[in-house]
Amino acid sequence: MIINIKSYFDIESTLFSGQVFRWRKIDDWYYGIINDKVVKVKQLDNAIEVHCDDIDEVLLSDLTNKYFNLDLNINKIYNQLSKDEFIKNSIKKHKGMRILKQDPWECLISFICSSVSNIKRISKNIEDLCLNLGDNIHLSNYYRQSFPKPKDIIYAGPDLLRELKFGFRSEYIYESAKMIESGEILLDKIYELPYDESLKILTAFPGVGDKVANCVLLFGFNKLDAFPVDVWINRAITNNYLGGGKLSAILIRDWARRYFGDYAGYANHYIFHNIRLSN
DNA sequence: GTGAGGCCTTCAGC
DNA sequence: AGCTGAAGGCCTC
Repeated sequence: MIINIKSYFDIESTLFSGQVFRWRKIDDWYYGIINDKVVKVKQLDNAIEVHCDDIDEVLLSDLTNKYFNLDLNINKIYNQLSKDEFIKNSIKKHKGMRILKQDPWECLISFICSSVSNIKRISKNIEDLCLNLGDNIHLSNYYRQSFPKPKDIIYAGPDLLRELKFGFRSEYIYESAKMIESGEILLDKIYELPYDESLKILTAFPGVGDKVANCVLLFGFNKLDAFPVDVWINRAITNNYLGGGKLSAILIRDWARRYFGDYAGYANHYIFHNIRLSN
């Protein structure tokens, strides 16, 4: 089915900018999993074409609209963020790149994996996890696996994660799964909570510090004022805005959230994607 | 309160 | 070929 899009949308940068790790491109089609269903998506002019075996067009349209946040008027965000030449240039190069609304649980595990890692390795880790513990799902003859549930990871145990080369992140993932399965932390509650309280809850998970928590808030909970500060963002913000000195990540985060405002997370991701491509 | 060191694994660079 | 250091942080002392 065809879904029309009113404002800018660029599927390539949206799916391959390091916010999500399971999409694969084959010819003009992007294959991925949304809500445990295999879908394929193709970019058209002012529209996308989407296929999925399992659900009717109304559901597929809802699913896709929500995941890609297609109802969002991204021009409004660009206008609010265009405060200086640096950010304007960052946006210009990848206009249409959108922040997804991913499943928070998958997002949490993905970004626990991201610590001292890189996109290639994160993608392999996550895919191996799904191959071993997920359910088989498919779109005609294209087969993938769903993302495992917390109980699947608990059943497998940290040793399997070590075998799958998650390294020191293995215990973090296992313990986090237990905290969710036991009900000690309810992820869904975070949707309703303000930034500071959300952050406090997420950083209670082992392996989740300020940077990872901000990624989960931004990419999983669509809290668009979240601002993850990794080494690259740290360098970019200090050099371009704060005189190039050595500053703590928290200070940079707080400064950027004030400066960029409600859509600081969008600014963050455009800046990050630009740095990554230029290195 | 702030800072260094260690942690799994991979991969590029010598 | 085999070594060394760095890679989207976090935790501990």
